[in-house]
Amino acid sequence: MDSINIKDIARLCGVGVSTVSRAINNHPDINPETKNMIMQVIKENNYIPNNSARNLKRTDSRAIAVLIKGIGNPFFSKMIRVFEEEIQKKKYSFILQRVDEHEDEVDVALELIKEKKPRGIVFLGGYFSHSKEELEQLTVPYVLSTIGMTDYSGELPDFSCVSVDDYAESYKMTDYLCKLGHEKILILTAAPDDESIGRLRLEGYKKALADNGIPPSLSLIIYSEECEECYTMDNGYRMMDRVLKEKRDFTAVYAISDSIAIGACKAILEHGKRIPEDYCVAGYDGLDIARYYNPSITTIRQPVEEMAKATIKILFDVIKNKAEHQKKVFKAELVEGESTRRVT
Amino acid sequence: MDSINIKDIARLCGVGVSTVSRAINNHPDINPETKNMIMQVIKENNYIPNNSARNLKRTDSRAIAVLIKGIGNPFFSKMIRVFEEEIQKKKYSFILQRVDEHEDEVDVALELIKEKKPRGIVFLGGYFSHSKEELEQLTVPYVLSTIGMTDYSGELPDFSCVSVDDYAESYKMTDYLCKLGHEKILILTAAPDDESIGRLRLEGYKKALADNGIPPSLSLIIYSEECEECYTMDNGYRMMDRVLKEKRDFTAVYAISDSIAIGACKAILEHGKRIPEDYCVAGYDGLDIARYYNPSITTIRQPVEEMAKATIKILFDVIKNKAEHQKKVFKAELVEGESTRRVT
DNA sequence: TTGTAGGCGTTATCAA
DNA sequence: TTGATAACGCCTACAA
Repeated sequence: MDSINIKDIARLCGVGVSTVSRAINNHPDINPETKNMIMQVIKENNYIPNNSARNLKRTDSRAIAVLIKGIGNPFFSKMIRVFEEEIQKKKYSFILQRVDEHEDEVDVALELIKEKKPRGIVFLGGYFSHSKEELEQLTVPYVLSTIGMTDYSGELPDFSCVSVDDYAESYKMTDYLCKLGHEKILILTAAPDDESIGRLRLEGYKKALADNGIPPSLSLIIYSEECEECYTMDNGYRMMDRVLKEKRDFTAVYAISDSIAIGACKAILEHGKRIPEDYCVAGYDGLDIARYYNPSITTIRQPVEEMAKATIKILFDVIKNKAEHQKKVFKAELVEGESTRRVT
Repeated sequence: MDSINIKDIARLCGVGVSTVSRAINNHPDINPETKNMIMQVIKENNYIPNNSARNLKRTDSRAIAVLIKGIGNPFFSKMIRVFEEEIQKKKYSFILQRVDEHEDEVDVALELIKEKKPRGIVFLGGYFSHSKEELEQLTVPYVLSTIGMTDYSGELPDFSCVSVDDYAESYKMTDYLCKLGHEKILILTAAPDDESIGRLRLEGYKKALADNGIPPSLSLIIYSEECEECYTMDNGYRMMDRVLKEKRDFTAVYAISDSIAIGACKAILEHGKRIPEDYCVAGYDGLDIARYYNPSITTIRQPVEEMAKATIKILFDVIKNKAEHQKKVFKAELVEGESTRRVT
């Protein structure tokens, strides 16, 4: 890299490097004229400061890092937008870091902390179950946002989280279907070994059935065969198609994500059945597509925007020592679509 | 940051820092026993090398950077997955960098080059119209992947690109609708000042109409009112709703993206009309949802996976001096869905 | 208001 | 196979 650096600029301007540095970083104690002159030269020479060198030296980064596992999840798209807005409002910069499905998010965070020295971290997506010891290495305040996690109720590590109560909301949806008169409710859920939201939503479903006096039926619990891509339309289609070929008996389908629900709808329709007349379908998440699908899908709408805002607010409160870490649970809304109806 | 560094490790191991460095970086000339011992100590002390320092010093990064404008575009999700796979196969690491809608992707690239020294860059999304001068600063080989761009045919800068011919494919779809007997084809397109794929697809539409002897009608060209989020379902819904309230005369709707098409479908259905009996609808992109929607949407399926693979292949060919830069244009496939039909 | 010099944590060079 | 040391490009005391 024979590229231009701060020293070159200093030489070109006939000033010291620190003066150039001051110009770049909007330091107060610098002569405006000098500054303008320097900025001019910088522009003319297309000088770009090296971030690695800056990060290396700096202690103060004024940045928030968002680590996201499962980019491409449409549910996160909106959150990211809000994160960016809110973070910009605070005059912080926004570092978005993708975490691979097989990667350990805490490892990634640890690396990032050293590299970029963010003031705070948001974990989005994935499942959070790390040893207290591992978590203690996270020297930067962090918030878990809409993320499944193990129960740290024993001695809880020091972090915040923002989420909905997947168990309760899933209960709500199942209960809603029961109250509509459904007694044979099929659930399309994650893989059997899922320990995250998949399990929570399944448990909520079971409890609601029990409370409505409906005996559980193993043949109505459809587990995903794969772990990786289990919340997709493709997977929903495959699961539903399989079920329909087996001619099981049910009147409603509850899919633990809207994407799964849509795949399921298509399978039902392709089998020549109608929704909601032959089968009712319900989803979970409240994606835009749930509203735009035909029929629109009854779903649990998570208050994405408020959750994202709360995430950032809490994080900044902690950063600025305005408040302690907190666990915030949002209420989701059951949105009735055209995909469900009362049965006798 | 009173965190542990390479010197501490060296001291703890009773070796020099360079030996530790060799251990970390899998250098060949190091005693395996020494190496094991060092790695052991590193693990025990949770030592994580500082990437900023590494990047600062290193010349050889073995990384490919993908710059993406419009993360959250479902069309890109698949591409990213393929990029990651292909890049990993080559034992390179994968840097995903988001570019804000208002940011200049070349500026971001320039900064990234200094910071991380990637061996190659992929630009994904957005619109590419930069001065030759600006482009020349890009000292790293790059590929434009599915990205709209100005015509550099004069003196073309030295880069590759991979895309479909938006003009031709749009022509194909419009021509298809014409051949089905449609003469009044409404197009839902981008904002009037769009210079990117929006314009190309519109031009393809116009040409196809002309070639089919259909006089152009301004009242059938519906421009998006906003630029930002114009390829969304929301926008499609709004545009179509507006049109339907105005009771214009048409038999088919061609939306320049599947998302717009879906929003449009919903609006049509909510107005009590049927698809394809009352209005036919066609989209563009070939998203999964086009297949899963009800009715499934006739669309132009871009060969996402092949395009992504080609992008990486070309990039590596250039990096390894195996080949010159090239412009590769893929053929897209018109997928017939249930949303269109022949009219008399 | 400005310049000089030292150090951030690492890798590369060179000598041992 | 190792170790000392000089960069990498920048920021920040401290001195001027």
